Amino acid sequence: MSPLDQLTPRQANIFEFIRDKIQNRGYGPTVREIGEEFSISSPNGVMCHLKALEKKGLIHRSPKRSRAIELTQQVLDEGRGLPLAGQVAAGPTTLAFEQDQRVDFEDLFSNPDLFALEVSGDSMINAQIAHGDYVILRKQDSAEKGEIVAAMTSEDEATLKYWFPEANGIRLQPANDDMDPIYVDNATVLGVLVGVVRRV
Amino acid sequence: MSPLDQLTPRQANIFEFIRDKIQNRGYGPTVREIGEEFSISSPNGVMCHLKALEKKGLIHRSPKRSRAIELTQQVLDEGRGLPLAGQVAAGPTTLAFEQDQRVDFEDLFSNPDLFALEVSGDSMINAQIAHGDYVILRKQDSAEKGEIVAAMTSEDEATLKYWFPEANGIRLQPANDDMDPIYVDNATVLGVLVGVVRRV
DNA sequence: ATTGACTCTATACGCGTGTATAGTAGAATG
DNA sequence: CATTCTACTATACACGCGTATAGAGTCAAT
Repeated sequence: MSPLDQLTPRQANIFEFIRDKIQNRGYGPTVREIGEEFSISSPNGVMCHLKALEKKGLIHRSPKRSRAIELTQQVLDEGRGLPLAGQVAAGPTTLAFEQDQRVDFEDLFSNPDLFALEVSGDSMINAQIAHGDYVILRKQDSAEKGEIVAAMTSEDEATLKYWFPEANGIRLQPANDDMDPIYVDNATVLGVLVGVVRRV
Repeated sequence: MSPLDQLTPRQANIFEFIRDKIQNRGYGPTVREIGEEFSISSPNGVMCHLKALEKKGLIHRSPKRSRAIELTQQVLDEGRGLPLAGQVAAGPTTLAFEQDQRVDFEDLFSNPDLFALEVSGDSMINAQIAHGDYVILRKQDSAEKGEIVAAMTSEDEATLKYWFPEANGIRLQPANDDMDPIYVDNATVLGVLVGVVRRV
């Protein structure tokens, strides 16, 4: 259940005002600013609402400090991600619609040792990585056999391939039946694939 | 050039303190809080720094208001997205590394009429959409011929296919040579594909 | 019928807080 | 050598702002 549901309409309006100020202006309102917005002439009228919002777990306040309204984690998490409507068939035809669940891709983008590369060409097409896609990689200098990596060959060229260390060097294996593997004496791993993003 | 570069070390420390309070605590510090953190006993000592930060375009202040420090858009945009290291070959082998550019996927996720579906099966495999991928769709009830859509058939089943309206109904075309198109009298579009996200 | 909740007015206290003024000292710049 | 930044101390003013107390009216639930 959304924590907004337990609010009265008045409280919901006031809460949205506070959220707007914090998120869009950058700092919260004072007790009297809220009062002015909603034509509440007494600071105590507002105090009651703030106490209600805090009791219901939407905000947290630090006593005696001006503008010290924090949105609780519960609220902060609310709008994150995308509504996950369910699964869709890519088998013959199946499955239904759910509701209220969310997927959050923040972890794909928030980690500081991740980076992105734009894919050029279609040597990884059988791994469902197409020209123009962005691949998200974790920075690291080694990889397990068979992982998809961005690797730098000795000629200062970067490439995205399956990583296969072999006796006499490295085999960089494309995922494309029309292409042959590349054998190099030496190559350094730039990063390991953790995600793919495509904008169509 | 990052706006941080023009700061003195002292200013950079103070700026990071302010940014931390705003982003992690939820509300900014007062002049005296900053002074206490950095052992500056006079409010005016802090005022100088704030004026410098404002002059250099990192913060904006509203006069006479407590804790009214806003981070400028310039600063807010800084950490967004992922560092874009360049392109990688998926042709034979090519291309190099750049630096300092960023890709931001926020627009793929921030629009309120977007939703996600988890893909089940591999009927869209030739469109590089695999089992387990998440597809991002824009909510709409019609589509152009040939677009990839999530569609609901009359049997309350959802499916992801190419959308081909024909004389006698709708052809839902998979992207898989082993599968045949589905012909239905009627189907409603749930949304049109705008992106694909894969976590590996 | 009464107890809460919700919502509000009115007023006052007093510390919190931004701001202003005056002055000092070192480092960098020209 | 004069000047401009940076980086402060010290002190004071005055309003901003959270908080407290004393009410009151409405409405749903017990």
